[in-house]
Amino acid sequence: MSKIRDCITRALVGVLSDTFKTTRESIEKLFSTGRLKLTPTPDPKLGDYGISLHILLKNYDKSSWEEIGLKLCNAILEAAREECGVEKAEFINGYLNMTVSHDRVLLDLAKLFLNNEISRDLSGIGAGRKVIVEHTSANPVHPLHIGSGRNSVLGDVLARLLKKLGFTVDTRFYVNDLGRQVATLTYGVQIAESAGIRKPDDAKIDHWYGVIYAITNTLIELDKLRSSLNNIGDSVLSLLRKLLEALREKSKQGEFLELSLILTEIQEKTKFVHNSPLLFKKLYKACRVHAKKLSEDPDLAPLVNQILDALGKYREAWIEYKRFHRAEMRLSTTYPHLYSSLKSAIKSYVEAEDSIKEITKRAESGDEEILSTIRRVTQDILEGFKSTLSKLDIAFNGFDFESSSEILGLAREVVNKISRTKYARVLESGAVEVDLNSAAQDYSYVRDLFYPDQAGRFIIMRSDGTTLYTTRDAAYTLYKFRALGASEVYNVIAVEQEREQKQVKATLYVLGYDSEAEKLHHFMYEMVQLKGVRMSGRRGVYYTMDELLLDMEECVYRSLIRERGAPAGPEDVISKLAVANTRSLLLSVEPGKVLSLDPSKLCEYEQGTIIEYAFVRAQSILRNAFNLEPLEDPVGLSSKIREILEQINSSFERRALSVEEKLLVELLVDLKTTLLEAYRELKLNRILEYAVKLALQFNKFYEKCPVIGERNEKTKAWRLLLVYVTHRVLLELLDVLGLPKLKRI
RNA sequence: GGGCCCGUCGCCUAGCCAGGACAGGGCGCCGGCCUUCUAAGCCGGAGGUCCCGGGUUCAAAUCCCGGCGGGCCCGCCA
Repeated sequence: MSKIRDCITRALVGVLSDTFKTTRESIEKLFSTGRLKLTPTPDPKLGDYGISLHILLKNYDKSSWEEIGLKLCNAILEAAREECGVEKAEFINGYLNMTVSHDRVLLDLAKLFLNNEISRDLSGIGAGRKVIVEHTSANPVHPLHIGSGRNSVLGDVLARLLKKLGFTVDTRFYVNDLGRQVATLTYGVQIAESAGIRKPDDAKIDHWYGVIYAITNTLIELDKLRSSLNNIGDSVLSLLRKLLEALREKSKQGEFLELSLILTEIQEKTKFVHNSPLLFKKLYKACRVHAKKLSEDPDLAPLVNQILDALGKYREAWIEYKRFHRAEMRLSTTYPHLYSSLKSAIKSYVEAEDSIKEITKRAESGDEEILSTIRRVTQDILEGFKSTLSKLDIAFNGFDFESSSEILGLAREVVNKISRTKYARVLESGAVEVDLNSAAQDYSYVRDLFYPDQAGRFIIMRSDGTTLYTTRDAAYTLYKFRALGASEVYNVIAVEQEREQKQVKATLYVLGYDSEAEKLHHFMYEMVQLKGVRMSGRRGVYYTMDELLLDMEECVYRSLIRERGAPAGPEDVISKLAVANTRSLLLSVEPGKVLSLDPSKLCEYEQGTIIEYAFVRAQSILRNAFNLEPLEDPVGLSSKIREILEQINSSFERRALSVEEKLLVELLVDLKTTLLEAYRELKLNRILEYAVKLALQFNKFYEKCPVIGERNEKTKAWRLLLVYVTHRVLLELLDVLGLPKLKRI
């Protein structure tokens, strides 16, 4: 690609400036601004590359276009035939189309792979610089679900890509063991354990803790919601009384007769056995119906608005309550013992939250007893994470704990340092707030970071002296640069945390760590949406990666039976294809866009299989041709290819490639740009798309162009070369995408 | 209330930043092709107001403005 395209572009600059009698500089400018661009043609019949010249031609009369075109064709052939391999040029409707000799391109590519120049070239970009990729970092309170899975796969592929580009990559998992979520789980675990509840032997550990967390949280939330429904209800009733009085006083009952009747009825009914949500619904309707007329009265209007406002809140809380209630039903039925012991221990949300706060506080102050419980639970869950991720071939260089003395020490340092700046102030409660708005006035970096939004303020230390996630995150970032020696850091974190990540950067910048702030990259990705399911870790509603992998295996198994009649083939093929499809699924959409998945159509995600299948096919051709195992004997393979190259070189014969062969060569050449673009724009889905495209094109080639059975020895040699390069490119892609390298299916 | 992102065949998605030739793929659907490198494949077909309306331009899915619809963020949560 780029080599040929660059070459032709360079030639075009000269040709165009001569023909249109302008300076080279002005043509170059048109190219650099993208006004002129050499692109692949939409149809191979038109040639390989084309360029729209309308921008230059619009000053000329249409009748002279043909003449100009002819001149251009001759000129470009002369300028680029030898140099760039342009063998044909045509002028059509203002487009200059060129056909390139692909045989030379293919020869070049084969040589590059044989001498490993491709890898050397790619690895020059990182040149050994150390980068940290932090990913997954899921709260250790429930198993990894499909959302965390997207994070894991994106992070893993980014790490693999960076490695391929020559960076020294350190992958880290940040363990949020000091947050409220872990404290809540710990609280639940303490209750369950003191009640003698044990994990069922066959339950996977992270899933078990996920249940404890969900039940604990659900019980607390339900009590909290009950109390807030009560409070809102009370205030609604007192507002209702006031409204009735007001109506009576103003003797406007006549005017609002119907409303008064309904209001009175509602008020009376509250004295009997009644259904609050239903009554309030009625009240809401009545107020809405008369809202317009009521709003005309300056005394009644504010009252009605308050009622409507309160009822809106009531409704919201009620919906939330129903959600948690449904979760409670499900959880209590499935885990009756665990549920009842937690239920009897969690008497009020106030008490529970106090206990949870206490756990956080003790943990942060280094209380060994509570820390050992937290560490035990966290470690267990992390083991669960590791076993899930290892199935997907994802591993970490290290785990960093929030509760570690290094990070807590740095967190204190951050608080102390920022407190000495003029951007921090101590609130009445004792909490410390950072005012980034005023920092934005002094630093354009901070202003630009949040632009066009306000930078805002945030709390960096609670009134009880404990730190917040953002504080510890800033500390962790310093840890990454200082202790881990990173020169660049990528945080693979969901978009929801965009603001928090900016706050971290701004904080570091204000503290004088400007280069660290600039070298901290937030690799944002959007959520995974399951069709028809509202996922919530807090309610224990999620599609876990463990389940997804199992479902995917079933899909693969079924299609094996469908296509072959029997699940033949090597043993681990099913699980490996499931892994390939799962990774592809999570990678298939641009990271910044929502990935919506219909679980009932899971089996339709087969991009992984498509790639694997092409890879296996390429191998089988090479295996049959050279009588060796391509993956096990790369040296033997190279020497065979070298023989073919010598054979081709000695005959000096040019070869016209078929359409299938040409299109395949075109794609093969794109490896480097694809990887670079994916890296530059952090659009990792491009790599997958490229791999799928390549696999599909290889299938077409495979169908049309026999290799082993080809009688003509020269044709066979060229095709073997093409298969070899395809095999090598696919190998690189599987590496970066983290897909298994299957030998046979 | 303020800010950000997204809207492309029945479904999913690429292209948009750097505007160009009939808007690419995949899934699903319909019709063909297995004695030849394993057909999880290949060939052909149907299917589109590129959310809507203006503007800029020789040229708009792409750029600008205004709507509509969906998601996310604005916690002493993480």
